[in-house]
Amino acid sequence: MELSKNFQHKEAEQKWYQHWMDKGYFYSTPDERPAYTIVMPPPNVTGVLHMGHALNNTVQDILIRRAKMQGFNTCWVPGTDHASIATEAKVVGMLREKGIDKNKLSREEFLSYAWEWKEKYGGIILSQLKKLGCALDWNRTNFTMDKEYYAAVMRVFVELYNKGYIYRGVKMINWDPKAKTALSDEEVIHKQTSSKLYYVQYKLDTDTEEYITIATVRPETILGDTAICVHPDDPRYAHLKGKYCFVPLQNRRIPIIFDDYIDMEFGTGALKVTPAHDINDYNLGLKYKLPVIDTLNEDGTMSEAAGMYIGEDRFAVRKKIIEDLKAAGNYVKEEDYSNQVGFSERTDAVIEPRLSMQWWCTMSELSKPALETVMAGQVEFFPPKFKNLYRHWMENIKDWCISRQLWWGQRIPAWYDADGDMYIAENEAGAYEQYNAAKPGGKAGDLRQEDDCLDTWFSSWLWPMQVFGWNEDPANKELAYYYPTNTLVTAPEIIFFWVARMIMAGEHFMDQKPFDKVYFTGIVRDKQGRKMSKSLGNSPDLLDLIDVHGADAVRFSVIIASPAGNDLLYDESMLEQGRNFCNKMWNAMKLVKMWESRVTPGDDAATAHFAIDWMQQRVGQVAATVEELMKDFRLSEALKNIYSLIWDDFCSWYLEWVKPAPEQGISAKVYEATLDIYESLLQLLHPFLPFVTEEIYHLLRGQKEDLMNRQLPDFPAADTTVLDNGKTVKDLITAVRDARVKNNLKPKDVIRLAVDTQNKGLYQAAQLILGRQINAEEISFTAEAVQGSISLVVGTDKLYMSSNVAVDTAAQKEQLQKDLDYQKGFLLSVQKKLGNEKFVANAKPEILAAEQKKESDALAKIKTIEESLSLL
RNA sequence: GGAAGCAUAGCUCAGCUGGUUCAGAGCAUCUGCCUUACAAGCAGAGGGUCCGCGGUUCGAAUCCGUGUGCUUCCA
Repeated sequence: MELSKNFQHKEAEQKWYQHWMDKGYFYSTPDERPAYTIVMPPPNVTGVLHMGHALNNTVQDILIRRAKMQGFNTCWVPGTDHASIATEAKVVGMLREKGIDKNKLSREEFLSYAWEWKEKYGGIILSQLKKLGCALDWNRTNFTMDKEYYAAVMRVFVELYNKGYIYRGVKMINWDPKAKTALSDEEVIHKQTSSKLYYVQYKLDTDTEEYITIATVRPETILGDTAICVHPDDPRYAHLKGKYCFVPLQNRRIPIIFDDYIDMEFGTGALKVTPAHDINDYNLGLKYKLPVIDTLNEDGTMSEAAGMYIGEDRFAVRKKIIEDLKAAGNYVKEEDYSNQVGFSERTDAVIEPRLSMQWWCTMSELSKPALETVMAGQVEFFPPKFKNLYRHWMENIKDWCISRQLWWGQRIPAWYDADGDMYIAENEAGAYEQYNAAKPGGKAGDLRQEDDCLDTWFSSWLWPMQVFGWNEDPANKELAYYYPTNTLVTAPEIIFFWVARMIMAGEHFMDQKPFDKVYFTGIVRDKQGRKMSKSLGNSPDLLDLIDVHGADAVRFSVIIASPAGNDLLYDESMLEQGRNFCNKMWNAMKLVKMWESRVTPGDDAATAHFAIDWMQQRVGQVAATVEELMKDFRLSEALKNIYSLIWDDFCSWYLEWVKPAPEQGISAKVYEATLDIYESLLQLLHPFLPFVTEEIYHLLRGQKEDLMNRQLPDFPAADTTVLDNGKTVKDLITAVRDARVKNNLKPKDVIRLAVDTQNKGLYQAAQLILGRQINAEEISFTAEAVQGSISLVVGTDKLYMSSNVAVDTAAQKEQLQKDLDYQKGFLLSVQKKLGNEKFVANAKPEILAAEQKKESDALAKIKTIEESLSLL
């Protein structure tokens, strides 16, 4: 078969993913093996694959594939989240394009459009994950609005309500006037904004023409003012105790109140109090029993209660009212002012603090066991620094606003009768049961269901339990087998939204944590350090990247750049490195395949054993390192180790060492050993780069079994002698090559090497290797200097290199002198250390021994170099 | 205003519990090679007061304090 010049990723990706699917490798059912389970953080059903997903899911895939090779029954559950606000916004947008106004639709009509949209476009991201190679159990795909899932959310709501955790209450909430819904604090992004600070004077209710001046950035809220507040210790306003003033333009009479909440330094030291539109003012209002005038409609226009500018947008009114205040003589001045303004994460609209009736969930009880679980280390965080963050949040937790003024989502299961009495039940029938019991004689149609939906996180916090059918049967076999899941891989930005709440739900409803470990990946940033996000549009198109460079290259690039828990600046050069790596392995495979027809029976190449022994040891050594690194989720380092094992040790050294001379045969023993080694390398790498490894694995020796399923062997403990010998030979080769370059010897110029060494055995064992790697026609032993040669010192061995090219003694002398100076300096520092009594007394024995060895090595080396020098 | 993190080669970053596997990787740079697997490659090389200052220690890139600069989170 003709092998292509390079690895052809497209065909391989297509072929192997389909093959793995056909073989059912991704599917899991409980059996006698231990389970290794991951539930995927469900992406937004409207989502498309971006860098963050690529990183997150590659990490999970690596964990899953590796666990599978270690004998676990692996189960990775995919799914999507209904993402109420984002999805509803998408559907509204789609309807608008069709010329349909959402407000003219009934709830049912709207929902049928939404479902239609979801079936058509939703979950594109899941198919994109297949392109990445993700070993997901597609039979278990979940959606947070599935029928069973919906029922689970209802049950949880009712249960928490009955326990008294859920209540209704008017509170100041973050209002998104564009989406017309409440947002949680976490969904509000505060940005530094340049605003204006307007100074406005209010006429006092006195006989004289006297004013009090306030400063505000939101002059349109003046219409909702119900007091002016000053500091009790402020001498400027002491005379105003018990006085009143008039709201400009409206001449509404409001009191002047005194509270030490006021910052005397800010503005004029006098604060206008608008309880309906500012949280602090709201609290003042409660304290002084001020009336509340809500001047805003839900779409951000002025309300009837404002009395003026009714129906006009708040920002238009801000400009207008300033003009009117000027005309009325209340305007004093304005200044530039920089402040934090909240924006909606979803719609980017300016958030208005607004009083509103919402549904709340009390967190104080739920959070206790969830905090304890993490603090006690039953749920482990990687990196551990997030533990502090978690504790801080959990100890200061506020109630959770769980209602959203949307249609897309789980509708709150509360029904009201004509008297306004409320019935909470998992479904309508249950509500009627309660209603009929309370008020006999009622009839169908009497009850009206709550319009609001539940926050999406109120469904996704059940994810790890509900994907295994918790609600249908909490004692079911699958839940028992897969739960608690092993590892959650997610982004630190949703530690509160999601991670904390899942732990709460797990502890509360199952009395069991949802996962053992949480690995927080870094945030993917662009070259300028900005977070990659859809709204910035600075994430490259993943499907394009995969198409052009290959899924393996993409996986390589995100992992290699992503040390445990640190952010990564994404750089496309990483992509090239990954692609080149695939080609390197492809070419190594081609080289080995070329030997196939030249295999001769038996085992004649004794020197090749030097290479084989060394390489086998290296594989075992790296396998052990990788195992350690994986335990701490140090994936980038694990990959780096494997990368350099394959590229440097295997391709650059090992293959050159066992490579038969042109036209020569290779013994069956060496050939088979090489294939075995290559296969174990592919296996180590497979979880990281599944496609290229599976492809090469099959081509190498026509394997029928699949690499994905191959079990990792136990590697024997490393033999340090073998490893040291290999390193010495590598050092020798490098030193001679360096000397060749420095002496202007072309690669083709043949040399003769004479060696003065105590370690002849090593040279004999590696003789053929050495000879070929440094292009020496002869390697001999000598006890004295060889005249007219280039001498160099490696370790304590003296090498004399002769060739037909004239030798530059001056350059050589310089080189040796440089070495000598370095060694002498080094010796001095070591001796200083050893001469220090405190060091000798305090240092650990192995450190001391190491220093002593350094000393003797350095002494021997200096002697050798001096001898060589004296001969020049 | 409160809290956390970061500062190491020209660039992007590794360096876990203090001691030649401690100054390292990739990219970039320089030199020489189209050597029959790979020029998307091979063989070599250069390059860093480990942000400043102080402390702990026999010993600090590593631990502590402090200053500076940057980033993020919370209010």
